[in-house]
Amino acid sequence: MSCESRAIDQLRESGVRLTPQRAMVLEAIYHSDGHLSVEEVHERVQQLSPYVDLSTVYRTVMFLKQQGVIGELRLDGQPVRYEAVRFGQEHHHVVCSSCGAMIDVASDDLETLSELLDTKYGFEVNLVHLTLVGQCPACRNDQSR
Amino acid sequence: MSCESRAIDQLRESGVRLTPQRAMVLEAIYHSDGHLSVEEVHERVQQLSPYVDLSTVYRTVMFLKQQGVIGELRLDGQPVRYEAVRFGQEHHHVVCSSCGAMIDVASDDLETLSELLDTKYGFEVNLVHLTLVGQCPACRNDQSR
DNA sequence: ATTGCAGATGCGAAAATTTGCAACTACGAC
DNA sequence: GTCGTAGTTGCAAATTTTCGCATCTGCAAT
Repeated sequence: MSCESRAIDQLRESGVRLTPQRAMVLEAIYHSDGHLSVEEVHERVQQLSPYVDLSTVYRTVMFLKQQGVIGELRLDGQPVRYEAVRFGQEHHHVVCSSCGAMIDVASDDLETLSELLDTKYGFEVNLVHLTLVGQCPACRNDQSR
Repeated sequence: MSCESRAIDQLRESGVRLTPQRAMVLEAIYHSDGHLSVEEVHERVQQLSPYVDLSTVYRTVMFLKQQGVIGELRLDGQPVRYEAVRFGQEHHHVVCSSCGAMIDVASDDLETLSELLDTKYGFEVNLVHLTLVGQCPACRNDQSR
């Protein structure tokens, strides 16, 4: 069983079409450890099937993101990147605006916020794969010198 | 005194250059009530000064966003939009993924999260103008029918 | 007021992303 | 299995966004 099989099940249950292209994009992203740009996803998918178009990759990552099985990482001055949203390892990112260091934040840490938005505004918020910007401990020290 | 004067002060204090182009982009965004796309900002700026280039507007909104005086609103299927971050009215957005309804969430509501990220990870996070996706009360009801 | 220069701008060109559309296909109904 | 169709895809073209670079300018120092 491949590591993206759970995501595939999730798509099946949502009643959306599971095309070979979608499966390949999913595979490329789930079998990568880091964050892939669209271009990198395209390269990897083309190794599996050479005629998959770049525009299909664009449409597919958008689709998979909306389905919640991949996450988008959008940092100023860098290409947009995508990563797997693995079951049980859902997380967010915090990036240091000074040095670029990035840490993962467990989804549970945003549970309080989620509850607040529910009780106060009635919104059921999908807190999936946020990217927050801030300053890491080291850069905070540097700055205060 | 114009409504963006406080933002201008903030830029001065940061020691960054205050060019006419930056002031005009700031003015266009602060004098608009809603959210403007880059194209719309460009149109308004050109009415003040016809030779301001579109690429300058792109660079300027990126800059002003990083300075924290304007906020970016990025919704799937819509052009990126920018709005003023007015002192004392800092807020975030929650958008309903079903009907598109959007509400503002006061910055204070994220105070707890901010403290958690500080104590747990040591990050001083800049919680400015986030956009969260979820479901509004009405659509939650519709769905459960 | 003048000077020096790091950083900003305008312009053209390149790169990234989206879109229109005819052909194709996953998948539910039979 | 076959059929029908709504939803996808590949391709080409349009559009949006970024970038390189020569020139220009805000502003701190004098």
